[in-house]
Amino acid sequence: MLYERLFATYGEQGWWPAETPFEVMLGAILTQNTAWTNVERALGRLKDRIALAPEALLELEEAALAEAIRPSGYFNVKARRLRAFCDALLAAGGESVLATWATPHLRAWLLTIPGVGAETADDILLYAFDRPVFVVDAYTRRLFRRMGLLDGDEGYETIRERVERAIGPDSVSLNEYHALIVRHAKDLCRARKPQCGRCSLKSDCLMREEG
DNA sequence: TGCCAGGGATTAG
DNA sequence: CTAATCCATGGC
Repeated sequence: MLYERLFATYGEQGWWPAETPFEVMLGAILTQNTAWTNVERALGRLKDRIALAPEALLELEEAALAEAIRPSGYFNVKARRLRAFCDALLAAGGESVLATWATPHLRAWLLTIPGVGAETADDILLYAFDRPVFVVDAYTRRLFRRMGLLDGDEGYETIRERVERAIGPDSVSLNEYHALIVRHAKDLCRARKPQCGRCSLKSDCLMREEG
C-alpha cells in the first residue's frame, strides 16, 4: 500500500512544524498556495512583533499585520483572514472550548470562517486538534491520479472519506500520510528536473504535471 | 527568466 | 455547477 511505501522511503515526519496549536492555525492560513519557507519567515517576523496569541494579533492594525507577514505572499488577503480567524476563535471561547467540540461540529464551525476552506479546516483539525481526518491537497490529487487511484473528477470530500475509511480513525497515521505526501513532493522531487535522481518513487514524481 | 508553492473567494459562463 | 481570475513573495 502507498502509505507503507512512503513511510519506508522517508520515515516518520512528525508534523506539524510549530510550537503551539495556535501557531499551527496561523501557519495553515499562511501556507495557502505558498512555499513553507516563506511562511516561516512570516511567522518569524510576526513573533518579533507580538506574542503568538489571538488577543495580541488582534491588537495589530491590519496594515501592520500585513507588513509583518509580507514574506508569505498574498499579505493583504492573509492579514484579513488571520484577523477574521482570531475574531472567530475568541468569540467561540478560545482553543480550550473548541477542544471539547465534536469533530463534525468543529469542522463546520471552521468552514464558516472566511478564508478557511476545506483543506485549511482539515489542517487545523488534524494538526492543531489531533482529530483523525485526512488532508487532501494538490499533491495528493496528482499522486493518487497518477497511481490510478482516482478518475480525476472526485471532489475533496470523496477523496478525504475514501482515505479515512482505508486508514481508519487513527490521527497518528493520517498525520503521517499527508506529511509524507508533501515530503515526497517537495524534498526529493525538485521542480523542473526532468528526473528525480534520488527519489525511489521516481515514476510518481509529483512535481511534474504529466506522469 | 518564468514557473510555482502544503488555497480560497469572487466572478463569469 | 464547473471554469477562470485574483491575490504576491521568494526560490530555483
